[in-house]
Amino acid sequence: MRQKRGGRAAGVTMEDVARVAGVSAMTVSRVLRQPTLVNADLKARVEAAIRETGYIYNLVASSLASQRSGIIALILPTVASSIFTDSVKGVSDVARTHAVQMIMAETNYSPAEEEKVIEALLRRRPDGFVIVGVSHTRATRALLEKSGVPVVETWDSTPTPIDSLVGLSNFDAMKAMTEALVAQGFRRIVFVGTATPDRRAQMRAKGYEAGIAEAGLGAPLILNAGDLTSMESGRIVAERIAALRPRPDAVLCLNDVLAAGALLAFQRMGIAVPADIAVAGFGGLDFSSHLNPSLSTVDIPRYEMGQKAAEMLLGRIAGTAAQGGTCEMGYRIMLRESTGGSRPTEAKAS
Amino acid sequence: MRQKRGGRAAGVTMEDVARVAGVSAMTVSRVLRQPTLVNADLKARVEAAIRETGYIYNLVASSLASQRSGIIALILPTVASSIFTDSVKGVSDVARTHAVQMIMAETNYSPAEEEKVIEALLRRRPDGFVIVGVSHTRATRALLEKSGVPVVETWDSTPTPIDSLVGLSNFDAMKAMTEALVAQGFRRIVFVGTATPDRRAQMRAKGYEAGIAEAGLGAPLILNAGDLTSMESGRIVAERIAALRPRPDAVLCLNDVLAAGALLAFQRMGIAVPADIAVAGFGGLDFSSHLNPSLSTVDIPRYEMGQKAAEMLLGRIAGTAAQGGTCEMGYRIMLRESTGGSRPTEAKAS
DNA sequence: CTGAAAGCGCTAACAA
DNA sequence: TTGTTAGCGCTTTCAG
Repeated sequence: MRQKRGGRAAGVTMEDVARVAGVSAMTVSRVLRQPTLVNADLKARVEAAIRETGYIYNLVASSLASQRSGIIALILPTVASSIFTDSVKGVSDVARTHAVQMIMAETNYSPAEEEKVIEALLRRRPDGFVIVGVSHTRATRALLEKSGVPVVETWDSTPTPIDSLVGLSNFDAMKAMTEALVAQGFRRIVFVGTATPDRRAQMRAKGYEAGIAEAGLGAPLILNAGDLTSMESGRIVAERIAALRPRPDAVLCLNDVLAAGALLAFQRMGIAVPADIAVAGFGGLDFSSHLNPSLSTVDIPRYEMGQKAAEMLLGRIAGTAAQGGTCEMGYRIMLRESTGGSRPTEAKAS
Repeated sequence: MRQKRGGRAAGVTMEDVARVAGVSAMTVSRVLRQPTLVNADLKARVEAAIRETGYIYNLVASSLASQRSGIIALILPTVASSIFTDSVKGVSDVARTHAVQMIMAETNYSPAEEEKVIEALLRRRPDGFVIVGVSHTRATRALLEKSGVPVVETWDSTPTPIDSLVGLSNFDAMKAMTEALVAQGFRRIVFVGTATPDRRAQMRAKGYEAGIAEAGLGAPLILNAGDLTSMESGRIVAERIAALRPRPDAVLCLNDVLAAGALLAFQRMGIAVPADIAVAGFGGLDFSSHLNPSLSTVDIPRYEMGQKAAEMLLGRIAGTAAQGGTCEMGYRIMLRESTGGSRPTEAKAS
């Protein structure tokens, strides 16, 4: 520890290590960052000095000097949702492999909040962004473009990404599930969304509508399950559905959490699933296959999507990938017991 | 944009803003950090200049100069577990309120990995750590102590925290649940843990053992549900339990995810819960009350624990809280249908 | 292969 | 209330 001007205390610095090892700070820096360029003897001495002094490399100083923070930012609607945890893990695993740190922030499904969050993160000078969603305010887009920081958008699709895209067609996926339900013989299919829908939710609802329209099943029926996704919201909407006359024969939910809440609520009300009413979800979450009856769902490669997005971003950062890169992820329709599939059926798409 | 030595490009700096506003960089800095100290006229000019130039404050440079990063680090066993998401949100919400950013890292339940992760994070010079768990390598402890960074440990209890503690007695909580099951009349209670238990898991198992011993129920029986916590692990262990003779009359699980997996698996096997076998979990996760039958569990104030930990940490960072602060969180035994409680019963503790 | 000089963009301390 | 000076601890560049 040293004392400098005004009594600021500081820890061991590279300079201190250099002094102990009898070399210059530059050599210490090289040992840490490009060890092959340094003579083996010196390297050993430096490493000993590092151990001896308990030196801890200062990435703040490094970031400032090198103009690279070694941080990638991940922007998502909410951290408290099981829907995104796997994607977070995908990003995080790739980041760790490349000795990059990930910093996360949530937007609460609000583009305005997203704008604030991105501006706040930009102050940390991240080397890149992974952003869930493709719907942003004009200002967000301008901010990102002006900053020149690579961006990978994901979990949605668009022909005009800010930079690069790891896409998922929520429309196609939900339409495919709707068609699968129609093929199973369901005719009065109700869709359950949320009161404050984001673009991904809207695209799913539209996919449902398109599926219904193409099947010539008359007017689509969409209910909202309250502000946020939770089993409780699913339960409440199930009660409303149970009261509908004539009663729908199938319930298609925006996601698995709502679907599970609805499924369990129907059972509790004495309404048999799928005999009285079928239920299907979206997301392919872990628990869906364990429920009784097992829940039909659209399986999304959540982990792989995070992984792919991070890899693409690192490529952009390294300069090995060009701007405009796009990669579309697929989905799988999993027909299980909750829609009357006697045995688990699978159909692959995209 | 400017060009300097060697052709490095850089963005708009505080200096640039100062020039446009006709003030010194220090004034710009003050407008941003202590606006009340600046004359209203100048402030307005500076703010206009910031907008005009599109200036984005550089927290990297700020951190280096001020020796405060404005980052708190959160260390947890895994990010992909529903058990911790609420605690993460608690920390994150408090952090945001105080204009601090949170950075997260996972240890995969390994103290050795924790050591690496903490060392890596220390390079970012976080202002403090929130760490899930109180079991660390000697080196980790030394590292943290030497660094002088405030630390709040949580989700476990110890008389000797590194710095401060937001405690939870896993032992007491699981013992209380065991006693509750005994009081309900169960006599052959099996405990389900995981193969790679951390200290929290061990303390829960010990709590179970103590409860069994005090009730004079003979030898405790502990099964391991595989490496990691998942519904699938719960399902598999349920099959083993179903084959035990004489069959246990209750299954107490390390957490709600295992318990849910077991409960659903029993049902699928045609074993009635709780008529044939009771099931209880730990954690008080959202879904537990929605299952049929609803799952008895030990409710833990997960969000509040994160919140409290973050608040305590910020107090330590600000210097308003003393080292050694401790706060013990309680738990609630929730007896629900899965253990035969006809209607939801609650008992409060700690 | 190694080192010296000159910053990176900001803030603490001091002066005016 | 505002400005000046001297760093924060590292890396880039360039010379040797």
